Amino acid sequence: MLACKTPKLEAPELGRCFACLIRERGICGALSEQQLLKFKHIARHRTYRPGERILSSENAADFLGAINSGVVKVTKILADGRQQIVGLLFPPNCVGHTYGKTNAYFVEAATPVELCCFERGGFDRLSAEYPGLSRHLLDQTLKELESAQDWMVLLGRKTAEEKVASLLLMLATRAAPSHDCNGYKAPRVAEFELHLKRDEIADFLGLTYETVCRQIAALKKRDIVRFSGTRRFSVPDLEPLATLAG
Amino acid sequence: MLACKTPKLEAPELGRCFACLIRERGICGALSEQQLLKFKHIARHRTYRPGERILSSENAADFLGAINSGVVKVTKILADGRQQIVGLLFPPNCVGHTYGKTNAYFVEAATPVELCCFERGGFDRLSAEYPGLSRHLLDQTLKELESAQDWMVLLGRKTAEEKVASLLLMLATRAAPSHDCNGYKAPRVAEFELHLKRDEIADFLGLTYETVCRQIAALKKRDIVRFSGTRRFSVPDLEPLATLAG
DNA sequence: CGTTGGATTGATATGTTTCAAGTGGAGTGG
DNA sequence: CCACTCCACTTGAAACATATCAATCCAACG
Repeated sequence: MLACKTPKLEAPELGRCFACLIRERGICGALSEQQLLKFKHIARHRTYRPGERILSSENAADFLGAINSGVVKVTKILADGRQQIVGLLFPPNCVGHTYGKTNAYFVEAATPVELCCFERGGFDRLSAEYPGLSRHLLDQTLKELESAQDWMVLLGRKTAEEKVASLLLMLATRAAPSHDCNGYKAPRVAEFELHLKRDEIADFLGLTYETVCRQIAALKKRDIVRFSGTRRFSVPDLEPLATLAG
Repeated sequence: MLACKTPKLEAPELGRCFACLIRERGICGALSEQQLLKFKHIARHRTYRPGERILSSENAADFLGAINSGVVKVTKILADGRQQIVGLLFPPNCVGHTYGKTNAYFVEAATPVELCCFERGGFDRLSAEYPGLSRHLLDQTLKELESAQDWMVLLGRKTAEEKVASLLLMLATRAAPSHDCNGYKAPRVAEFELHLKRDEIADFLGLTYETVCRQIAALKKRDIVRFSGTRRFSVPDLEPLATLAG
């Protein structure tokens, strides 16, 4: 992975930033080297194990964290325990925008996760100086909003089969570009990681885990997806999957 | 309405902005009078009738519009015609962030709508000078994202009864503060406007319009809401409604 | 007074959930 | 190396909520 980082002349003080996997694509991409240096001073690296809580409504965020690696899931919960995953975040996106209090929520690591965290006060102070940064954050948030809206269509209007197909399609198509680096294209029929357990998938799709099981089983039987084990799958041909996704 | 605008000393050139209903709360709230003047030069007032298309995926937005009055709905559509309302926008929010092309969408007036529109290029050029503006837009977008996520919980996990109750509750609670002005409190048992037709409500809640009808009828029978006509309602007591909303 | 578009109500069909039982693999300890 | 346990996953049958299909109803309007 590190091997494909573009070597560039950078201030040696940048240290870890120099090797950062999301240096170009993340929020830091909006910064010059001098600016980056200032941010580095308030940055702190954190790691989380799968399932570990990153923040929640009881435990408000005092930091903004850029995801270096791993997958983060955001879950909202109703009073009686029903829950809905309202977002999956991948590198180079950010966690830590504070949410309101309409519903309780929590943010946790779905896989091993590395964050680059900025203490909120310091970040806001610095970002006021660099307009490009909040512009960048705005773009990122708009993209999140758009995915949220697409997911609303899925939740409100798609059938169970379409929901499952959509999820697999989403993972298959979005996993691809994240695995290539500087133009390297992953082979067509790659294996993709299903980062979630069956009940998490259910919470993402607004179904029960039994229904998820049955739908996955049906897709396997029709050879539209192939599973090795329970969490890795490949897609022989994207087209029929895309058709089913609606 | 105009009567409750706080009179303030402002540059006379501001003209329409002087009387703008969302001057304080909208994006212009982030601007000084001098800055506002520059924006006024590229601003254009537009009005739309109920049902009129404001923009869509075929007809990409070349402007950003702050909603002065009225309600705007954003709808996404699947290839086979199923549709889902993914957002209702009220003053002083903005329309015109371009969306991607995952799903076709359109944005239209749900009621008579007034927009204050900024041609995109000019707006971006000016906003680069005023960092407060994209910060403001970011905050607004984060709020939209949060409502979208709350709606995902509703779509994915709530029952038909809870969905309808949630919508009525949302309109009742969010309509209240928008009707008072400078601290004036609306009377406790006010009438609220249901800006949408039954089938639009259905598209908003991920139901069929028959189901919406039945659920509304059930709420009426239990005297949890009272309808006058088909589009106006009052809530004798918010508590039972809130309980049903889940 | 007929027409029209939205809203309502009823009967039936169906997809998904619920409840319940069973499988299979990974890890553990004898 | 083999039971044993645990946890995630799978599968089946029955129950249920919502969708679908089909009549009306009703108010607005020309």
